[in-house]
Amino acid sequence: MAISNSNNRFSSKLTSQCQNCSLSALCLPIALADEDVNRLDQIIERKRPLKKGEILFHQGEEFDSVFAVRTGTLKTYNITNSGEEQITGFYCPSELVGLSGIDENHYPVSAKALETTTVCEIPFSHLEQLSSQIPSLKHQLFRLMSRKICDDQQMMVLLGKKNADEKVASFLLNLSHRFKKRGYSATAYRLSMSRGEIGNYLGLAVETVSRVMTRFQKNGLIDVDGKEISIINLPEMEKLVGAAGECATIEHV
Amino acid sequence: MAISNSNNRFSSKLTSQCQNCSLSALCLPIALADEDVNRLDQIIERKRPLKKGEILFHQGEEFDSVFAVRTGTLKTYNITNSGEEQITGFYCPSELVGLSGIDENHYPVSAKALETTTVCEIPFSHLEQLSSQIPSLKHQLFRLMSRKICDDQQMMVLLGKKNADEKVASFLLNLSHRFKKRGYSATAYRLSMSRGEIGNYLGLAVETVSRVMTRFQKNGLIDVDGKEISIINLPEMEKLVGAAGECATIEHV
DNA sequence: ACCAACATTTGATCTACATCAGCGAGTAAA
DNA sequence: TTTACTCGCTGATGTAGATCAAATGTTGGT
Repeated sequence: MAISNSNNRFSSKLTSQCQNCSLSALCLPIALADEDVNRLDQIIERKRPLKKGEILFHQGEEFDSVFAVRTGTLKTYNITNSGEEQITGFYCPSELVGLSGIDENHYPVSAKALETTTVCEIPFSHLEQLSSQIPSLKHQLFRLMSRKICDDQQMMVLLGKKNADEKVASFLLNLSHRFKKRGYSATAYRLSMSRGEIGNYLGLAVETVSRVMTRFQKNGLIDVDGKEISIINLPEMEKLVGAAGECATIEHV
Repeated sequence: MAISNSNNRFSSKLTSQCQNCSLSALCLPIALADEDVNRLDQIIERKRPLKKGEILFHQGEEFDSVFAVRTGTLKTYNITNSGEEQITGFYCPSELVGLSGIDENHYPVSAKALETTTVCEIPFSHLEQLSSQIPSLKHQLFRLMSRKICDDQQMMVLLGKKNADEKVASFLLNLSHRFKKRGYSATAYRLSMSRGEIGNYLGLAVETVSRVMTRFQKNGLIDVDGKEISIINLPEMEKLVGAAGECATIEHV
C-alpha cells in the first residue's frame, strides 16, 4: 500500500523506526539484534492514521497482514445474522490485531477505529518468513498467540460466570493493567469506547453498564466523569473481580 | 517420560506411527514429505491411556508439551477463587490441547479425561525446533493457534449474546461438526460429558440444560436417550443457531 | 451560536433463567 | 437385598438484569 505524503505532519514518521519506537518492547517484546530489528523494519509499513469510525479491515476480506496499534484504539466485531454488531475485542497501543485471520486466510471480524488511530501494518507472509530466520521472533509469535488464547478464555469465564458488577469491574481493571503496562497511570484514564460498546462487549445492556458505574461511584470505588475514569479504591475493585483468571494473575511480563 | 510397558495391549501401539494414524490428516493437517513425518514421529511420545477422571496436566504446572487427543475426550477447566470449576473447553480426537501454556510457560488450566483417553505428547520445544526446519509445519501451527482464537471468540459471542436454546443448539451442532470431520455420523453420537459439565461450559444451570433438551425432543428437533443424542431436524437446529459465527461458517477444511 | 443527532442517565416494569425442592432411575459397595 | 450416591428430570418460586420510556447531556455540522 502506497504511503500517503499528503500530510507532512505524518510523513516524517512513516519511516523505518522500530528502533526508536517506544512500543517496540511491547509489540514484539524480544531482544533482537540490531540487524534483525532492521529486517523487521523493512517489512513493516506505517500507514496514514485512521480517523474515528474508519475501518482497518472488513470481516470476510482476504487476510494478508497483522497490525500493531501505535496510537489510538480499535475494536473488532462481527455482524451477526440478525444484523447486530458483536464486539469481540478492543485493541490499545502495542497490541496486535488480525491474528485470527491466519487460519482461514480471511479476517473473521472487522476492525474499526474508535478514535484517530495509527497502526503498523505487518504483512504476515513476510513476518512468517522472517520468523524462520529469527527463532526468537518465531517464539515470540507463538507466545503472542498463546496469550491471546489465554486472554480470550478468561473472557469466556467472565461472560459465562460473572454478574454485572464483576464484569464491569473486570473490564475497568483490565484496561487499567493495559495502560499501566505502557507506562501510563493505572488509576486514571479515558475510555475510548461508548457505554453501548462496553455493554455489547460484556454482554450487558447499556443501562446496566451505566447503573453499575454510577453505583461504583456512589460507593467510592471509582470516579466517573463522562469518559474519564479514576479508580479510587483499587483493593476493593480487585476484591470484586476476585482472584480472577490465571492468565491475568500470573501477570504478563 | 518413560513409556509404560506394563500393558501389552498398548505397548504395540506406543511406537512411531504418524504415517498410519487415521488422525494425521487432522491433528496437523499438512502434506509432509515422508522424511518429515518421520522426524515428527521421533519427537512424539505416545502415553499410556488415561482413565476417566485422570488428569493430564494441572493448572499452574510447568508447560512443556502440547497433546493431541487420539481417542476419548478431555475437558480443560480452571478453579476459580471461590473454589468452583469453570470448564473452558472439550477436546475430541485429533484436537490439540495445551496451546495456552506457551505464553507463560505454565498451563493456565487443568486437563482431565472424561472417559478412557489416549493422547500423543508433543514436547513443544522440539516441535518448535522442527517447525524451523519445516516451513509448512510452522505455518500449520500458526493456523491451528489462529483457529483456536477464532473458535474461542465464537464462544465468547455465544456466551455473551445467546439465550439458553441457542446455546444448547450451538453446542450440539458444534459436536456434530467435530464428529463429522472425523468421519463419524453428524446426526447421532454419544455425549461424553454430563449435563452439569455442559451447563458449566455454556454458562447455564444444569436444570436449564435438561429442560432445553427435553423441549427440543418434544419439538422433534432431537432425540435424547441419556447420553445418546440424535439430531432429527438438522435444518431447524441450524436455524436456531443462526448463521452463527464466521469461523464456523466459512467451514474448516 | 444553534440545531439535530446521538449518548448517558434514571425510573418502572417484565422475563429468562437461577435457585430451591422433590422424585425416580441407575450403580456400586456391603 | 439394603444403603448410599450420583445423575437427570420436573415443578414452584425468586431475582438479576433486560426492556421500555423519558429526561438530560454532549457533540458535530453549518
